[in-house]
Amino acid sequence: MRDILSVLQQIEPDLSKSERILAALLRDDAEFIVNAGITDVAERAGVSPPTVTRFCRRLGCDSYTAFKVQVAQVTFAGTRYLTANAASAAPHDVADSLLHQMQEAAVTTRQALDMHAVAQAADAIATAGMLTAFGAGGTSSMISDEMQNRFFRLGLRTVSITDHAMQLMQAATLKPGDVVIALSVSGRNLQMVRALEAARTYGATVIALTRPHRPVADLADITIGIDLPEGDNILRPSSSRFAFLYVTDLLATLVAMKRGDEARESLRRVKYQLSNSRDPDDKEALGD
Amino acid sequence: MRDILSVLQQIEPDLSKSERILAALLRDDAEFIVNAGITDVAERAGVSPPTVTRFCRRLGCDSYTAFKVQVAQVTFAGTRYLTANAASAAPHDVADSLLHQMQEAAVTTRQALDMHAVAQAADAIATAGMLTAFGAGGTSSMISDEMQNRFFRLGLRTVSITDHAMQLMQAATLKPGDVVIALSVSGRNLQMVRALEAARTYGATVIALTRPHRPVADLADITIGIDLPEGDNILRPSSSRFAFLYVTDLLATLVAMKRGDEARESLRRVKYQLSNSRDPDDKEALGD
DNA sequence: AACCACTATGTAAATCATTTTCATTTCGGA
DNA sequence: TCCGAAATGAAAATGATTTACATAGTGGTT
Repeated sequence: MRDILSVLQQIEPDLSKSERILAALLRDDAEFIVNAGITDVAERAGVSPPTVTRFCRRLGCDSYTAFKVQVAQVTFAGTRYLTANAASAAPHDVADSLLHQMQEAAVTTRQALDMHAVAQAADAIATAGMLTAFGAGGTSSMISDEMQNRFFRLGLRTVSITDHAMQLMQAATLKPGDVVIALSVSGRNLQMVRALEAARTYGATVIALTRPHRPVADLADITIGIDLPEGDNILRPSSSRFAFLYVTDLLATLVAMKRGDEARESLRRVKYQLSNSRDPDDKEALGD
Repeated sequence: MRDILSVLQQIEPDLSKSERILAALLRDDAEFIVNAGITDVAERAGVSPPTVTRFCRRLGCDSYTAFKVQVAQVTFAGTRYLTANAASAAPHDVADSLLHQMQEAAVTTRQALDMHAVAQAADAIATAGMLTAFGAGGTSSMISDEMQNRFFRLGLRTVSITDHAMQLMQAATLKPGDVVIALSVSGRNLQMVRALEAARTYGATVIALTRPHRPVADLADITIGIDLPEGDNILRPSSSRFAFLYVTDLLATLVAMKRGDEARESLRRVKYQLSNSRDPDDKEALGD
């Protein structure tokens, strides 16, 4: 994902004095640039219009207009952009930075998504006899549970298993037509690989949401590759959770659409039982 | 969040013939518009430049350039925008639409975020004697568990409780200096309210992530309001999960920064023990 | 310290895109 | 079929951006 502020960061050392002023302006008030002409920008920075044009060229844009468009894209919805590991500790900046990281994770995932594999996976899930989600470790087990939460609502027999021994045992009980969703951020969960091998032995279909070309991916019938660079700030939670959750929602939605009225009826029942329970406050819980 | 394609949708009925052609072009190939001049757009649509200018004005933009900037913002990173409940069932469109919904949820949450409350909450959590997360129902219990997952890594004594009876019992054991994080999408979980009352009785600080001006919010010492409109397509998972997850990450990051070296040491230990276990494949699990 | 060469920057002219003005066309209704 | 209002386009005018060129600045060399 090419974005102009990353470019800026890369070439910043090579910049001249006037260009640095412009760089500072871009960082401090991209909003202003988006709404201003080249003359206004030049004036505010105390440089001449041609200098602004040259600055745009340096950043890889053909014209000032092209530059403005690029800036507009990173200031999406008025959010200030910050590099992923900005040193600033101000809560505002952290909030903006995390937001950006999350959006980048989502967009990157969307762009790299193999829609053919997704469609295949949705088909397999929609017609599964039994649906089993395998996950282990922070992200993977959370997503595994979330898979169960999404698919049981649609009337699918679903279970989430986040324990390696239980995964192996469960795998031994599967039959052709059953589907296993394997979740692994790293793709190198060898104990899970063993369980998946067992599942395949008994004829189950394995769908993997994981990093491509890793043991888990290699073993799957259908692989939906999710490959995000890990941030290098250890204090921040990884944004891969958002990517996995996004794909989960996508699969859930596609399966729900495929199952149509059956899914609707099932969702209605879940809602009905909830509102009939002694928990009048939980009425809105179905939407979640 | 004002966005040009929502505006387009609203005024579409009032549009003239030429303007409709432009509207179609905008929807089909916003990317093109972003990279083209008014002449190119006019030519491609088979209309004259003044018609394009007038079209931009209709959409509330002062000039063609302003229009282009708006378009650039919705085509952020080349993603095709689709209305939240696009009727199309094509997997591609569903994927784009869900992505957009997710981004909108995140941006809306960010914009409405009371950073003062967030900072207060981070302070309270960072210095808590015991940290207890309460959640119940699909989203809330998932986020509750995720809170535990995020904060225990930082060396905080943390537990997630998603059972109403257990919440009440746990509340009875709390002491001043302890912190409860209450998670409720609807804000009307009355059983949770009872547990929170008990927690406050014993001197614990209550932080609520919930809809403002609802029972859960009213009872909290610190309320971080999260208020998203529910989508009207029942087949889609709610995007509020992304909003809650985002705030979770924000709190986790701020607390980690506040605790600094102590958090780093704790994270290092978690990693060390993981890589020392017989699971060589789990080395990357810490990042998650 | 003075000079040279190179780069950076600004001025002014030229170009180009966009907008305005105004004339023409189109369309609905009498 | 004609009228009037709205829509559209042609051409001129405007205004912004870019180019060309001149000047100023900077760093290195003698």
